[in-house]
Amino acid sequence: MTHSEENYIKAIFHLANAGIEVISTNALAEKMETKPSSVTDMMRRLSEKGLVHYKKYQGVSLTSLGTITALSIIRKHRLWEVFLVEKLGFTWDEVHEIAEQLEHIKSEKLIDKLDELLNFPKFDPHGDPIPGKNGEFMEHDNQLLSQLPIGSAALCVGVKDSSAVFLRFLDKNSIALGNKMKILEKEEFDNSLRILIDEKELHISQQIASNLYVKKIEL
Amino acid sequence: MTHSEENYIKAIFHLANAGIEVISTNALAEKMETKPSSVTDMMRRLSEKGLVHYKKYQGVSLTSLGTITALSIIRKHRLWEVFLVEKLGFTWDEVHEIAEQLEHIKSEKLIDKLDELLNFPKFDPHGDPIPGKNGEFMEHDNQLLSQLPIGSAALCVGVKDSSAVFLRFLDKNSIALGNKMKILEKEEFDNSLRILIDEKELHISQQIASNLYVKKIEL
DNA sequence: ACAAATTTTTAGTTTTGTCTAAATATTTTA
DNA sequence: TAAAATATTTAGACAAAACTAAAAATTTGT
Ligand SMILES: [Mn+2]
Ligand SMILES: [Mn+2]
Ligand SMILES: [Mn+2]
Ligand SMILES: [Mn+2]
Repeated sequence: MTHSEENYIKAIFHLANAGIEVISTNALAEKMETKPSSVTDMMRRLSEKGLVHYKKYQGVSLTSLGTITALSIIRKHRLWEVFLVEKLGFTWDEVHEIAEQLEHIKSEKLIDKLDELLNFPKFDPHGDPIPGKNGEFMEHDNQLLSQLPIGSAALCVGVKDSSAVFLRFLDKNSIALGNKMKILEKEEFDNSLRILIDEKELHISQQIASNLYVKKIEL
Repeated sequence: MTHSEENYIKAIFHLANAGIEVISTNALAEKMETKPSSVTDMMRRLSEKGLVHYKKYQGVSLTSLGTITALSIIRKHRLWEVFLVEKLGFTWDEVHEIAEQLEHIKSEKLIDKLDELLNFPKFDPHGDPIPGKNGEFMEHDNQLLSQLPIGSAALCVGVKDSSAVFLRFLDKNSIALGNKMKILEKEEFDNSLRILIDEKELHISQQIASNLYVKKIEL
């Protein structure tokens, strides 16, 4: 498999996982930052290799082989991200780009050893689950902070948007994974929240709140 | 720069470093396991990018930009090899192939952090020097075991041939970098050697002896 | 020095992955 | 339900990196 093919497979997986049931040529083209005609071409090729189900005008989906492939690439991506943060001291907003390159390195043994070096982590620096060696993939059933009722307490466990801009915004406001937070007030007008995070009070917009995954805790 | 371009640059560097003064299209084709016509094509491209000096029928050589590029790739290759052995527990015969992939990862910061994690190693697992961040490259002036006179003692510091077959042969015979060896006898007929290595006596062929770099020591 | 052998380059193809422009198919809307 | 809008595919081109076959240049051998 070429890098490009791997990137398409990964993109299809991510779109499907984001709940989009029928993945259109245009949607995939946008995700891949390429033209629809290029996508059509690639879908034909991936279909011939048995990685996707593709019928003209009908959208595309991964075969089981395609899914296994996607999971293996995502596993590599996320393990490398952990490595970069844990072992090399990168910040969580710096690792994605480099992992995009490292995820294409071919060596089963390498990734197994890396997994071991990192002590078999279950989540990457952004709180995303790391698929297992045999494709076990545990979808997290986390809620978004924006969905919690007023008064509830929760642990911050992940980010939905993991763009560098958003991550640096979180850093600036001392919001990190593992933080305990409590919703004090919700502004009706714009759905912004007043929250208590690690003893400090903070006002955050709806847009922020709907990009933070949390896990409810009892008081 | 593409992977392929980087591989050509590296190959030219290695040929030049092996003492070949005029690097022919054929020599490069053989090293790259490709056809001479492909080499001609690539030389034109690299020449346009200012990485090599190339005139039709005249052979090729690296420009100073080309040399800097080559050293940076070799630095990455060798640092990754150290990482694979020191941090992931790979054996020295397994790392080259993976490093061939890793050497193309683009991130200055990554390689600096890796260097730091590894404690700024000066040599890779095969005893080859690691170029510095700013292209400092210390050629080692080591002799080959086959060149030493009878009776001399030396430290094994590197391998000339670093193919997996040769490395595994060395493992099998407990020859490792750092070993102290002494030449007991040289067979006139085939130039094979009887040596003392870490208290044990061993008989090795001329072919082996001429692929081991040593550093003479006084008794 | 000139023919033969060898090396190198050129010309023309292939594959991958991209693009634009044009043609079709599908979906929306009135 | 037919026209308009939108989505998708097809057709044709291009660049990178490879190949084969043929032409041209260089080197070697007598
Ligand atoms: Mn990422
Ligand atoms: Mn991540
Ligand atoms: Mn190597
Ligand atoms: Mn090496």
